Amino acid sequence: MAAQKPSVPKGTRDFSPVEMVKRNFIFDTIKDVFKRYGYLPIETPSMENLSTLMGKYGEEGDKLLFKILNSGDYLSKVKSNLTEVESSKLSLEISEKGLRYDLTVPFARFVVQHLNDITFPFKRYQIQPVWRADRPQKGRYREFYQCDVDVIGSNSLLNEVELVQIIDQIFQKLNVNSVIKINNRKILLGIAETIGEPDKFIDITVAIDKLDKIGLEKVNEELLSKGISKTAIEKLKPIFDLSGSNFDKLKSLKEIVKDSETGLKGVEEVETILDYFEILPLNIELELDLTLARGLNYYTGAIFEVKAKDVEIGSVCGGGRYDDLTGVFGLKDVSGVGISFGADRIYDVMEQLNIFPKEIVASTKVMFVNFGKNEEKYCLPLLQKLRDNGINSEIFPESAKMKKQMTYANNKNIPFVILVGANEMDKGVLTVKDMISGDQSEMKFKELLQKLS
RNA sequence: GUGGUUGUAGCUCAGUUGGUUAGAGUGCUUGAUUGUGGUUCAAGAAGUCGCCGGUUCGAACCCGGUCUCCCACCCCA
Repeated sequence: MAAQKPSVPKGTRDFSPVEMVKRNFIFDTIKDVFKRYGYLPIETPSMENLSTLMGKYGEEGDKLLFKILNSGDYLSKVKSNLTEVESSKLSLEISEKGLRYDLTVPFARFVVQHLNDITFPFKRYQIQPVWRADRPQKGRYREFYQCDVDVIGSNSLLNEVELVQIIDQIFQKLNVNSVIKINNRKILLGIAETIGEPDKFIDITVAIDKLDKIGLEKVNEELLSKGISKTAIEKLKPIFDLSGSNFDKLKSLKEIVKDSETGLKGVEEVETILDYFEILPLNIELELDLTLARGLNYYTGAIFEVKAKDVEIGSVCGGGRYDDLTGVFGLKDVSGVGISFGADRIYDVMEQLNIFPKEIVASTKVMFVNFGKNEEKYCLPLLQKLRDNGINSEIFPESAKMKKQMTYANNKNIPFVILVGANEMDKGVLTVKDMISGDQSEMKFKELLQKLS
């Protein structure tokens, strides 16, 4: 049999031990902060029924769902004429499951399905991979991890405030220089109403979302092509010109959307949230950005996005409030708010800036060199004691050449190597070599324990 | 989904207008050094030139297709 070239599917990756240590550093940091704020973990299956997923992410999102072919003779149940049917229709007949696209929709499903076991407000976190049939590029993968925190069953803006604090904490701990952008869908809706194009709300948000990327002129072109009137576009202009502090912007906004009840409500919400941070100082900048829109169309209130400074990559965290995500699953009037950290992008940012703490890569603290069977037996109980004292340690599994054993320790960044041969066994001491300085000295086991703890 | 780009040793990359046996650095193995790694020196192993087909006496090189990587758009973490 011809050897087949090993490979993984497009947009997926293997992770080496070094990469995993770094990834886990991110996951652990995020998880710790989530827990600190009283969130508990859940997990949901990798695959969901297509009926759960379809239609939740807009037309674009539906196309990006990975669908799973039904088992067995899946073609036998197809009712359509195979030579005529469109592939989009056929896919629904031969596939009834799909890989999850995000963690928010499965969470909404979870809440409704387990209503009896849940007390509201329900605070959960969830760190799992999601899949999107997107074409890969910088910072974009087909399989990637999201780290979600959501509260469901509480309208209080205190939840939004808490999420901002969580973002602040996490990026501070990871030492990633970033800026939190906040906006509110109600403000955007209010603006659409004010300029007399409430039906074009989605087109307007999508277009102005691109403002900082393609510029005012191109945005206006796009708006025009979507059928938005010239006078409406003209009215939009002062909104983009807003400047000054967050509170300055809010003041001007109030004037602009004064005839829209929804718009005013949105302004008030943002104001309330920002007010809290007068007494709760943040490490990271929090900026009201009216061009922030977010594509996912289930958001209804506050929306958030975090961008890393110093690195050209999409957002590293995003989220917002959704008033009726559980509605489609039969639970009305339950509002939730949540955010999602993109662990893979955070990794890319940290890797590019080279800001992973050096010490996380060195996992093993101590290695015993293996000189043979007798020495092994002498070392194993000592090794056990080190481990009982919480010191990561190992013994080289065979009595290979010293050079090989030392190279192994060196490549694994093990800071201490212990040599116990006939000499040491006679004297009842250990030769401890510091791999960084190159110094070595004899000491008793007790002294070693002290040195390491 | 649209457009562009890339693929040669484990890794990073050379490879002339198509012409004998495809190279370098690094890593790996071995030795100099039988109880000492990270420096040095010497030797060695390692490649279906992404894959399939075509043109040619002859293809890593030219042509077609396909896969992959990366980039932009779309969209998003």
